[in-house]
Amino acid sequence: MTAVKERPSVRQEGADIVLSSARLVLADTLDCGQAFRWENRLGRWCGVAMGRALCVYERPNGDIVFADTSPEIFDSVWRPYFDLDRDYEAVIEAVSQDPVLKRAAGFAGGIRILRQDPWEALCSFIISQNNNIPRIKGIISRLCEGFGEPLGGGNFAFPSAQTVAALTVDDLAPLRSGFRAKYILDAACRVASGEIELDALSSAPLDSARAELMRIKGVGPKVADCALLFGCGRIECFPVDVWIGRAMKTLFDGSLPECAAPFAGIAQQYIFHYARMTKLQIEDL
DNA sequence: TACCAGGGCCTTT
DNA sequence: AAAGGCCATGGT
Repeated sequence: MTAVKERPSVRQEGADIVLSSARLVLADTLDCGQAFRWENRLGRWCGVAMGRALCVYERPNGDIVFADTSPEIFDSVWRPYFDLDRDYEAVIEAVSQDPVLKRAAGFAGGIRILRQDPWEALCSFIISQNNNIPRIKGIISRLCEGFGEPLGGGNFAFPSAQTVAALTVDDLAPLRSGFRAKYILDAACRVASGEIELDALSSAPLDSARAELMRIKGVGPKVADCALLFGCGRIECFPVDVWIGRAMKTLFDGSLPECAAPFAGIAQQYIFHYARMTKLQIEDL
């Protein structure tokens, strides 16, 4: 018996938008360390992105419900944010030429790379350095509640670079971000002044985009690659942290298979998720 | 080159 | 309950 692979479809149901047959697993996508403002509340994922609040959830049949939104907002905000126009079936087919990546995709194939706001991604991954996820979420939450525009319902937008650039290290003290506060301000000043144009980094040569970001104090190769991958749509970026480094060494003897090169960032998420799920086996090797 | 800087979460003791 | 490990980057 062969399953018929249906094409993704979108329809309106009352105030909701419903997505069927898409390769998207919300838990894996929203809680895998690429975004820090999504929270599972009674089975619904609620968060703020691109200046909008959203609750989204999966039905038992796999349909994904974007609650209380319009077709216009879905198309202009959530379709690009969830990277819904990219053919992940084709990505998985391509990376599956490598047997290990094929296995990883089997574990993690519901992950999509979120196309986040570039400033939010940059700022978030500066905060993420030398840090753990619960605390990253806390710092970002305090940043938004303290300085972001209220959106109603207790939700706050991520504060703009201009807003943050006007602050001081003392203003940021309540965030308890430690030594990262000065890095946040340096990034905000360079972005707000136009010295660094984040929008241009989605199409600039990769090396110069990375170099541009690394002019910011507190932005090294890892943070720069995260900002490019998650904020600028550069899916060829492959951020390497300690965990990915270890997994790469164990699984691939250090270098990513060539079939994954055009989608290295997506492959990275598959590998990370796979390594997480099979942690014990990897440590035993 | 090696180490420390904020800090809090996590695992181990 | 307490102690120690961990982390990405810049600075000494």
